[in-house]
Amino acid sequence: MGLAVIRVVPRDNALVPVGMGAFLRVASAARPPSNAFALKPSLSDADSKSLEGSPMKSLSGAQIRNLYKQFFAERGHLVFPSASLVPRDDPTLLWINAGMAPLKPYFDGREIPEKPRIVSSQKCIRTNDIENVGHTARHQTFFEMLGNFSFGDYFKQDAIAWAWDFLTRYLEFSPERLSVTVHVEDDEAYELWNKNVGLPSERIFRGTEDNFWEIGEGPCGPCSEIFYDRGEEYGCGSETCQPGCDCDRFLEVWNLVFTQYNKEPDGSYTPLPKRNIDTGMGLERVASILQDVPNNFETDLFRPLMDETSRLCGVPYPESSSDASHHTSKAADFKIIADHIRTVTFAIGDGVLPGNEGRSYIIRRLLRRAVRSGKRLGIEKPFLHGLVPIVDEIMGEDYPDIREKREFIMRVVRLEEERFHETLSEGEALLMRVLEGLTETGQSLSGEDAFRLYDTYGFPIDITEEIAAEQGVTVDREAFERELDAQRERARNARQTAEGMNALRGALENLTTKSQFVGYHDFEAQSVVTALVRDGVEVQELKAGEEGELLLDKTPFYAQSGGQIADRGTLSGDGVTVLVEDVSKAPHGQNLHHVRIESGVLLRGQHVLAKVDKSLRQDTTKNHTATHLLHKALREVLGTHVAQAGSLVEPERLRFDFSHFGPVHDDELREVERRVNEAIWRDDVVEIFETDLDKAKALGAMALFGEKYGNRVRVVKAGDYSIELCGGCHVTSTGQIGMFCITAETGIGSGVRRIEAVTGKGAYLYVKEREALLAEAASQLKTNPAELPARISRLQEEMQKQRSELESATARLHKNRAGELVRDVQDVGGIPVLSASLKDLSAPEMRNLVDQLKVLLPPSIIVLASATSDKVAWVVSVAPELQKRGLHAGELVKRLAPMTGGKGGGRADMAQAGGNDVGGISKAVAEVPRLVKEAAADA
RNA sequence: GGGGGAUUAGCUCAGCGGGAGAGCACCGCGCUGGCAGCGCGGGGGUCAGGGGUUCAAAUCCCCUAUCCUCCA
Repeated sequence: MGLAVIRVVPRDNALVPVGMGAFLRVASAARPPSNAFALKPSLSDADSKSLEGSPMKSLSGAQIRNLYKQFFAERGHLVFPSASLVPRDDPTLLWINAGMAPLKPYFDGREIPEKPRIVSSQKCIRTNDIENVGHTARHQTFFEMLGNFSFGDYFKQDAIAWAWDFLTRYLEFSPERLSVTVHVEDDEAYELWNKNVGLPSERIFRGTEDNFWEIGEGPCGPCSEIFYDRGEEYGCGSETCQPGCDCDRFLEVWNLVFTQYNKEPDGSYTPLPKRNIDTGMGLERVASILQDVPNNFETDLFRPLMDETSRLCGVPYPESSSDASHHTSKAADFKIIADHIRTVTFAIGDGVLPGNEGRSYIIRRLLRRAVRSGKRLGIEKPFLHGLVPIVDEIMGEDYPDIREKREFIMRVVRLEEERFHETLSEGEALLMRVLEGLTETGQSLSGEDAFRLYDTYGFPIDITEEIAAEQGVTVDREAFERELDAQRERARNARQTAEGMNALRGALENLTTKSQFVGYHDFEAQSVVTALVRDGVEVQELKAGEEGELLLDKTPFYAQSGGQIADRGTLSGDGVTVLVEDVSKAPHGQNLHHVRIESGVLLRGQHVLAKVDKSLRQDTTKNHTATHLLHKALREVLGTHVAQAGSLVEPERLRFDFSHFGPVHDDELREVERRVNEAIWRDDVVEIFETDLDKAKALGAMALFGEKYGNRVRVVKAGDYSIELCGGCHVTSTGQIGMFCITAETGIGSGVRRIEAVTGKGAYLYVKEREALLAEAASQLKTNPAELPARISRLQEEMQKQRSELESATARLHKNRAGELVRDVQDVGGIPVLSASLKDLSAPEMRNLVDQLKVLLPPSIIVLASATSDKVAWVVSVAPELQKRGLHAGELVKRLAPMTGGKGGGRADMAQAGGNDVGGISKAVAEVPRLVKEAAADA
């Protein structure tokens, strides 16, 4: 235990701020007092700890998480709940991979945050270094990032002071063990660490690329990393070992990014008018230090998972040692399982189901890797689903999504585990078949074959090698890797890279005048034009024919949001008419009207009558309320795993995307449709009110993942049936929707289904159209719609009967005809040859006839030609006995077909051909004996 | 987002340009003391759907749907 020995200086507890008391009461009230860890950094506590020889207090992961949030909440930060792992409105990201990722709109100026200071504990997924997981102390695919953020508010000084304060006095890190890096040119940060904090200069290192944070164009800046020295025994022993070294000695616990520049397209850096702070601290790392364990996996955030795995496989977790081989032993499999099940649990909790593309595929792959680790530990049956409740016990308190969906997540994991076991046994059978051929010749398994097994059948390469080795066969691993690389290259080339953020600037960002939305109740308003923008520049007027954007002091126009599309309508005023074509949200939240001036000139400050197209709006509200009813009905019928994955509400129709495995069956679809219509028939009152988020959640309101809500939320409640948070426009009672019809159900990606539906007038038109179709079909069959199914079955029966009658009739006919044809057999040099020209027989019919003839004739050659109005068909048969004499049906037909303008071919015993020159048949048929004679002579 | 594959009888699958097949299951007849009993006969198919190429498509090409699988 090097830590205890090196410990130098006791903490000065007198420095603990006075405000701590109030904060601590909050913190401890949030957690049961029976908790083993004391939050309070009191003197006595510290002393008792120090007597035990630990320099710090030991805190659970949950305690660190909450302590961090509370610390910054006390310093004016808004506590931001962890966003969904699935990025919202950000196609450049596969997963939320950093604490700042969900806040990108605030960083680039698209949106203005409610408060300029934010603190969060953000769940993140990173799979770039997936191969390292389990083999190092700290690589993980799922982790929690603690971060504090400033948007144009505090900057370096506070960020650095608070970071130091939190680490040394709240987490009680020994200051002697901390060192930092700053950017070579960032003297400001250096001074702050050196002078304000008092960090000696030998523990401030200056770096270059590692200390500058940028992604392509956009906001960027220098950063300062804080390292914790775990002691020499964790080090690589190298003389140059210092913060930033790859080994485990100096652990980077916190990165403070000072966003102060904007990288321009030409590569230059210009200072940002609003500077930001973006910090990130890895929760698991900090926990490993505080809990004095050698790697992240032995903290309380993972350990119960590994203990349960150990119980299941009956293998003890190899207790850690400083021996580097620890990471390559069985311990790695325990760690892989613990890591991957956390990722999978949280991802499924956020609506990502295992599948074959995108995020879904990553989840599938992680799950399979975990299954294989389990196999290496001797677990042969599905077990991962049993770890889900443990993930919930560890983190469900702070991440309610996984607690609520626990049963569902277990079900999904279990199904996927079972499916993989199936894949494995199928692949094994396939591999054995391939190997059979190889063991005899002593060849090795080609890389192509190994890759095919891997790529097409999902059979892991290491298992292929293992089984092949058992059969004494080696695998061409090099060729396999080449194939894999080629595949990677293909995928990479297909990917269009669009990363980074773009700092949005211009007139829109400076539009701060308020605008009131009155459209929930009014379709019209007397308004004043408060701002005009053309081509991103504020202007005083817009003339006829021009397009631009404008703000109104109050507006009845709804801006596109929450799936509901924007209103359209007009503005009219003194000599001016304006078309409102679209409405969006400006950075400061006002409704921004995209307009075209129809006639006249629109001036800033002008009074206008703003008028929404009422008919379109009313159709839209019907579809919107119906969308809520549909959401609820889907959850009732299919299960609560159904989560909205997208929504479009237009006047004409609605579209609703949601997570669900597999197609929705017809009967389920009918049930969903019926339940929505029942809600319409009940004519429930739709209540809309504002309340605070907690109250709304207590009422059971559905909120969307990744959606940001302020403290005041708007609740839309349709009777006792549906209750959702929503800012959209709705009918006042469900009866107004009139009718609800589902028009389509399709899949739009793995685990995501789409339902399209119509209501009101749209539903009426839809039903009428269907009705007309039915009437048309009925009239064609000379019946009425009610009798249609019976009529169709009768027709089918009749057809079946006629078909078999026809068959037996033609069979009789063939028999007769065969009897007649037999008489035409000629003897060609001792070979019986029958060649005949027929009429209106199809190829299958002629084959049938040939079969009849073969029964009646001795081994012979049969050549039949048939003429239809414009085509010729040939069938040639050669008895097996005659094939030995060099006669070949395929060759024969190749000679004959050209004489009727066609071609053909086939096997030695049976061949077919076609043609289009009906006139040539008789001559060709007459040629048969000569051709046979020739062929027989050649042989 | 980009690849590789699958879809054929109730089930498991073969066939991969030229007569739609096997095993199991099912029905009938006969044999048979047990193990998945045996033999003979039979019914059952829009070869996923749609378009194309070809004299000819289950088979080759394109599109759609569903599923499996790999890569980012």
